[in-house]
Amino acid sequence: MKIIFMGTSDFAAVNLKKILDSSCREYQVLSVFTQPDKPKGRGYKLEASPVKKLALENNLDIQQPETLRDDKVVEFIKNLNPDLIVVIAYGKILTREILDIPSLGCINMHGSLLPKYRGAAPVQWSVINGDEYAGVTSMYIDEGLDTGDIIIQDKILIDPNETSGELMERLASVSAKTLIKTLEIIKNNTVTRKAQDESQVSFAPTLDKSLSNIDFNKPARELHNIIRGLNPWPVAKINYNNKNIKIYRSKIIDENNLLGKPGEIIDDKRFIVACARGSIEFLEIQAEGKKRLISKDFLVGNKIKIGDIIN
RNA sequence: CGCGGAGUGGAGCAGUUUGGUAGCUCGUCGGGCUCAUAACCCGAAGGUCGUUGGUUCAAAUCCGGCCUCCGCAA
Repeated sequence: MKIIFMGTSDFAAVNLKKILDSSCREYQVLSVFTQPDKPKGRGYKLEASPVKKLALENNLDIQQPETLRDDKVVEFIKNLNPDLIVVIAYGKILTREILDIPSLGCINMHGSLLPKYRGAAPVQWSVINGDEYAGVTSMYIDEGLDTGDIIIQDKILIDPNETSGELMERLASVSAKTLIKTLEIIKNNTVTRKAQDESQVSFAPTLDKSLSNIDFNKPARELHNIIRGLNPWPVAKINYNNKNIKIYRSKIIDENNLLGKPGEIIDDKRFIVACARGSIEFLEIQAEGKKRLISKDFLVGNKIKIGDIIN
């Protein structure tokens, strides 16, 4: 089976690696499409996507078009004569014209149990919302946003203290297995497809930094979920003594009682803050220009005062 | 050349403006107190102050190069 792989993120790279490692030699990756290198980080250095790095290591053909709405790109894909296009966290929309090229269609791996959490950040939102379960879905791509017919879904339990990054990592390997299963049944022509139940649809839009500021007028449980959901990006933060402090990890100390005004520091040996309901301890934090520290170390050299109100 | 912060005993920080051989909190080790403790008391070890040149009688502290780490912005 001749495959074109389109993807960008680490999540996508894990899936591509699984195809390459697959003992089944029938999966031949003709070409890998990934986002163009973009200036990133301090100094704006160009950085290749995880998928590109993996493709380079494996001497695969790499394509990085700015847009897919380009006759040359369409021609290029047609000439490869693929059986299947696999799209995972690629970041570009496939046009009808491209969707029609591969004989076996175009499939996508999505990090949620569709139709729940259509969109770019399904994993993060399942953590932020404190869901019990997460999952992956393999589906046929149609012209809508994550609206295609479902092929396979696999479900896992979310740990109550797990971060988005950790869950993402676990789901990536689940996804890789599901992807292989999906390829198998496509190859064997035993696919069943199920339309999504439109009455159950929900959306998981891209996260942005406006979500970062912690609002202590929320219960401890909710804040805890936001903190782990925003890790590793954009990361929850507070402002204390005019400095931004990122909060990477937290622990719920009390879930129900009112222990102070929302945002009030109620312990200075451990970094514990009162919420609208309950209180929360910050376990792993990072001040501007400083390293990421467990709060115990942070408190040795940076004093906090009981009674101070954060934000 | 996107903007900015930081590198000081194992950890986190102060000291750098006003140069004169290093300090705080914690950890570690030894001892003591206690039914007991993330408690308390006594004592000890541990640093060529990122690196490299320079200025000076003298530099963690002033000046230049380099390395590393981080925040913002993308």
